[in-house]
This record gives sequence, structure tokens and C-alpha cells, in this order.
Amino acid sequence: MSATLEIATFNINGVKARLEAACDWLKEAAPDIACFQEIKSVDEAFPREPFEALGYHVETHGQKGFNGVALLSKMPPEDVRRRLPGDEADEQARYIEAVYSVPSGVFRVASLYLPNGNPLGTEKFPYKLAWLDRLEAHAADLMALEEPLVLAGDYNIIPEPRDAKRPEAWTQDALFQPESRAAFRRLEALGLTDALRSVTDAEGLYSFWDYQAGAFQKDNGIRIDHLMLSPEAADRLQTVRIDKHVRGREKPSDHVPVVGVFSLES
DNA sequence: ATGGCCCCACTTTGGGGA
Repeated sequence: MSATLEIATFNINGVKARLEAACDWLKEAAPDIACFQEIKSVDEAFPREPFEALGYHVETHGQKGFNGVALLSKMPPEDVRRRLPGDEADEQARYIEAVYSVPSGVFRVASLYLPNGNPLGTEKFPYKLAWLDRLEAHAADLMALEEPLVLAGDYNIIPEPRDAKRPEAWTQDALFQPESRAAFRRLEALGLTDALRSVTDAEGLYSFWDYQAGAFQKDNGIRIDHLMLSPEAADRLQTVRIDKHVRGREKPSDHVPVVGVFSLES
């Protein structure tokens, strides 16, 4: 184990369609922990072998056709939890959490895929807000553990105007609604830190570009994939990297990886 | 963010995404 721990979040938009892209990126970036979203696969059909061949333990929480999250890790996971607490009737596979032992102690890491919430005016938006309420409650419970905690994932929230190339185009979208952004700020009010914003105030840092209308070529992107850190994790954060180049490859996901680099020195 | 896409499923049409 090196003196740093790299934890990444990556919405891969289908593990079968993205097997080569995901493996190529893992080979070059070699994160210690990769949080995947939108695996779009049931657990039994998840192609574990190519990832295990790269040295990763694989834990999945999938469903048929859409959604689904996974945790890939070089060290074995402990205490794996699936499903976000707070609604036993919620069947959508959007949350998996595990604890990892590292030389400095432990890191608790979650891969989460927040509901999109579009279109407004349907039941999808209240579902998003209810999911955010449940996430806030669970995050509060986890914060009380006073551990290094990384809530990594596709939040489907544009936190601020500087997180979009064209913020005016998103005013009627669930990703940029005041209620969505207020919920994100409530997570921050719990003491969670938006990792990227703790290292830079720069605009033009995006994690998603639509497949349509040449959005990537125009750099018409948004920042919706986030690493939210407990104080114990934020204290160890060295830098945050967005692997934008993978969006320009063959058969890419519409998202790119966001990587946090943490110090393991005591 | 619409002119232009992409993935998935009991596939050839519709649901879902952002």
C-alpha cells in the first residue's frame, strides 16, 4: 500500500456496454477504491472476472435494466451494506456502503446514485427529494461515528451556477432546482465537505456531458458527480482530479471519473 | 437541454436517462 489512498466515483452508464472503457480506465488510474453507478445489471450477471483480474474485490447492488451501484476495491470490504435506510418499500438499487481497513485505520465509503428527478411535475421529483431526506438522515448517523467517510456518487445535483457551462439552460431541470440544491447544502451543513470545492474555486470543472448536440465538443457540461467527505476524511484530502480525457474515447460513458487522493500518513 | 444520443429489455419500440 502506498502512502495515499485514491477513491473514485464513476457513473459508467452500463457495465456491459462499458466493460472495456471501465477496465482501461482502472488499469491506467489504478484507484484503490472505485465507486460505480448505473451498472444496469443484476448482481448475478455482473462481469466480475475482468475486474477481479485487475486485482479488485467486487461488491454490487444491482437490478434489472437500470440503476445499480458497485464498489470495487483493492482491499477486501468489511461490513457491506446495501440499500439506503428509511424506506423498506423502495426497490431501486441506488446505494452500497462498505468499510475498508487502511494503514491509518478505516475508511467508510459509499457508492450512491441519486434519483434524477425529471421531469418536474411528476412523482419522480418528490422521490428525489425524499431520497435526499433519507440520505441526510443516514449521513447524520454516519457522521456520529467520527470516521473518515466518503459519500461518493452521482448526486444528480448541480450545486451552483459555476458548476454548469450554461446554468440558464437548467433552471427548469430537477438537477438545478432550489429544493435539490438546498438539500445538497444541508449535507454540507452536517459537516460534509464537497471535496472538489475544498481544493479549487475554478469554474468549468464538469463531470457529465450529454451525448446529444455535441455537448462534449462544446464543453457544455455540468458537475453532478461528487465526493462528500466527513471532517476526518477532509483532513486527509490531498487533491481531487477529474479524468476528463476518458469522455473523448471510443464508446464512452456520458460521465467521467472524479478521484480523491487521501493521505494515509498519521 | 435539444438539431444532433445512448443503453436496456421477454428488443425492432418504448422506458429511462440528464
